[in-house]
Amino acid sequence: MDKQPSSWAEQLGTTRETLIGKLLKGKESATQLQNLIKKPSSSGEDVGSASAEELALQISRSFLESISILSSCGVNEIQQIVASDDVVQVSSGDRRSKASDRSRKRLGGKDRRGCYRRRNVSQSGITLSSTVEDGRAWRKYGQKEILNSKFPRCYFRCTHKLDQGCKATKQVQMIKEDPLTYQTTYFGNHTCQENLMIMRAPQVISDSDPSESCMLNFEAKPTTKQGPFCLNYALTTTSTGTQEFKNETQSDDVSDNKSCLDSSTILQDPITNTESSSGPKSSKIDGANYLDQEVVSSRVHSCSSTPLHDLEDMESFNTKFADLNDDDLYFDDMEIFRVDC
DNA sequence: GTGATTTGACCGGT
DNA sequence: ACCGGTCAAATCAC
Repeated sequence: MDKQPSSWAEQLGTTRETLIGKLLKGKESATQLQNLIKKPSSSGEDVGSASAEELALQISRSFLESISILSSCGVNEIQQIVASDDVVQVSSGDRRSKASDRSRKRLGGKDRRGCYRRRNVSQSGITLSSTVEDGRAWRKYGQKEILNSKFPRCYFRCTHKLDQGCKATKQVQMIKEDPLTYQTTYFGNHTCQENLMIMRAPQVISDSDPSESCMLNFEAKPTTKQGPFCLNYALTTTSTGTQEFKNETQSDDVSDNKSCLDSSTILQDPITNTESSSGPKSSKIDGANYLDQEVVSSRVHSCSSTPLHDLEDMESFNTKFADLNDDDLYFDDMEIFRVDC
């Protein structure tokens, strides 16, 4: 009657290793391709080296297989895989059993262990808007008066939390009545079909093949203007309103950024605040002064938000990918969008 | 009848 | 102990 059999934890570890292996293989192929691009003429020396097309295919395969592995796992399993340290905690006894026993008694036998986890605000996105609507399917599950806030905070989760295990949640709080201003804080990303479709539809980045169902398209098509590689980190445009971003380099105190309220033009981008050299060039629409974008925060968001046009970008991506260690492999708050080449 | 919202209670982190 | 996040029964809307 022990919690989880050790084989379960072992299996997760194996899956994780497989996943990392696939990604590393893709990274290796990318490096090879990079070298090939650097020295396109040195074709004679390639002992068993692949063509650019083959390498690109290998990279593509690596990503697809990784995605496949993640897709075949339940949401909880993915969490365990990407944060395997937790596996130890899960299987190493229950230090909260006293409190839980107490709660079970109160709740007539229902076990709510682990029902509550304090949010990591640094892994969230914050938007300011005149409306609570963002086009996604949300279900309200709570409302609460917040200390030192005039208005209550509303809690929303994805409508498809139950049927598809989508973990996206958001908190909406009115912070100004005139003009009506809501601050929406997003946690996690949608993994449900409906919201992924909605999110994909209005994105700035053009979508050359809507029938493609894969979120990440790493196809190499050297004939295009953008070059063979382009990896976009998502900045999906929805409606109007001001926008502010947060990332882990900023203060966790949301109120720190309230000065944005008085300006309709401030756009703060986590990418430009980090190592990115190119900035969100593609995020402006038709000269609009302000944007309301879905914020996607990621442990790897320092990658360029614009297409990887050249070798420097590719190199940057490569380096960052190489720098990832086990602790950096976070997918929960990461979103990979289509690549159009 | 079904799904969404409201709201008080509960829980864990600080 | 306090506070914010979540749960779930009751209620509402269609």
